[in-house]
Amino acid sequence: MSATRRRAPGGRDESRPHEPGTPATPVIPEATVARLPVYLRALTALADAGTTTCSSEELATAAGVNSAKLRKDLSYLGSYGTRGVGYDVEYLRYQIAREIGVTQDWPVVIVGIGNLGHALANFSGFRSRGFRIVALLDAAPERQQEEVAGLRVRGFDEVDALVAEHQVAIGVIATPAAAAQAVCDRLVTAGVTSILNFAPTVLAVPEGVDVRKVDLSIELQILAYHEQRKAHAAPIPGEGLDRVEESA
Amino acid sequence: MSATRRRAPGGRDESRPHEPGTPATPVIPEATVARLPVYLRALTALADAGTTTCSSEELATAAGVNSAKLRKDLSYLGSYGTRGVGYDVEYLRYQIAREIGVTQDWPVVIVGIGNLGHALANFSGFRSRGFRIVALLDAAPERQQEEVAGLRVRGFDEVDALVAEHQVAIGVIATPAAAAQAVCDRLVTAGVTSILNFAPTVLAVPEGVDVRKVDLSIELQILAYHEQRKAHAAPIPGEGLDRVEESA
DNA sequence: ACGAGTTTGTTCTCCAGTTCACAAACTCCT
DNA sequence: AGGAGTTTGTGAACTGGAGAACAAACTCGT
Repeated sequence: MSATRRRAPGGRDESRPHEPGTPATPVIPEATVARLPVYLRALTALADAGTTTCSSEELATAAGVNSAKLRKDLSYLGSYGTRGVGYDVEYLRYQIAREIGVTQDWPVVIVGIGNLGHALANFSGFRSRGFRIVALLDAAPERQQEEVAGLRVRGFDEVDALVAEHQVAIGVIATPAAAAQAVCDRLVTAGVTSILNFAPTVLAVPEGVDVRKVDLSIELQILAYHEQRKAHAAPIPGEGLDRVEESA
Repeated sequence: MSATRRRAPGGRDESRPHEPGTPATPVIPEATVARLPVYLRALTALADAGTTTCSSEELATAAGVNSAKLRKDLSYLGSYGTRGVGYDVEYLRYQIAREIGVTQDWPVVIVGIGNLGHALANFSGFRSRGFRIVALLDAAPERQQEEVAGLRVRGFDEVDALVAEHQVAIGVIATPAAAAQAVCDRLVTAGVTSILNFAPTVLAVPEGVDVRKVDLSIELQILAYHEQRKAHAAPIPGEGLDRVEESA
């Protein structure tokens, strides 16, 4: 299976192991996909710091993972490193970006311009990664007067026209839980096929639509569980301010 | 492929390596812990709707999981159901809440009162689940004049006093990435042992401190990857190398 | 009281993901 | 050129979790 294709030594973009019309589907594991953005960020940081080459060990440390896992993850994309040397930061950065799809422009709509919607609209991390917010939608008429992050808030009934006009594939739901499913249904009908859901509810979507949820209170509850655990297992009932780091 | 080698018959002892000195360690799998808050919310919704009893099938549907998985998850907590009947909604809700720890009061500090910090401070889902925001901290002096969600924003240098005073174990970081590690270090020094990180950076913490991260742009990037995939596998075998996303 | 029907709790099997370990491949030094 | 030193890429074992299947335990009707 391993197509031992040789690359010209030192050639950055000389021979592309990835043909432009690749018919094969590399089938990258889901867990790896979730880590690729982390690697991408670490590589960008390294590039900004002037680093041109890095080993899997360095990059793994920067990304907070184990180096073996990093290498295995990268191996799903192809052989972009050089044995005995490491990875070319810029080259690898581009390859990961291309694989994830952030070299393209992704128009995004945000629905629900409350506190969270405001924060999301103003979040700079979206635009810098290829996500362009093309519309902010809210059902409340009083919000539609506002201008947020340089965009006028529009009525939710404009969703079909806006999604069609900008070819929006990704929608962000930041509404109250009660409205989320209805909003989701409308988005899907309008043509959105990927949804990032901040509302604390489980969304039902048809086949072919991806949903990812970000749930703030769930994250805190998971922390609380472990915190409670620590408290129970704490041998020192006093004010243990000093913590011991010991190898298990 | 060839069948993976099964366990040597009789070779390994099947006795649990369970220490007899730790009687109260139910060792709940991490994946289960992450789902318990979802079950809790589903149960609360059922209770609000007046339901007093539910089957694993009903609850699983409400939580968006498979019923076998739900039952297995609940079995780690104990036998709180009745065969042939189902689960008492209120009783199970309490048991899960107790297991997670949300029956207690968890004081929380939020550091970084920008757009996101504002939204988090105003998020009602925290207080309703036992998380009490006791302080909002920000390094910028101009923000310290503000009052957000009924709390005056305080300077970050008050962190030690506030954490000690309210016995804060959980901290939320909503600062820019550049400040996150320094803030994290200060929080840990002050006594915080669980951190929810919204800053787009990898935090290094000593042993015994838990970190969970919520990364908005990573979530979008994961969606973009799958979206790109869908586009490539599009039913229309045209020449469109750019994103052609019409499912008319 | 007893059998039929229902639903939980648990066991078993399977799969994805992680980690280990090492050959292959590259650079550098002599 | 050749050997020593590095570092990648990957086969293989190992771990944890998911799902199917089923016995145990309960209710209800007769």
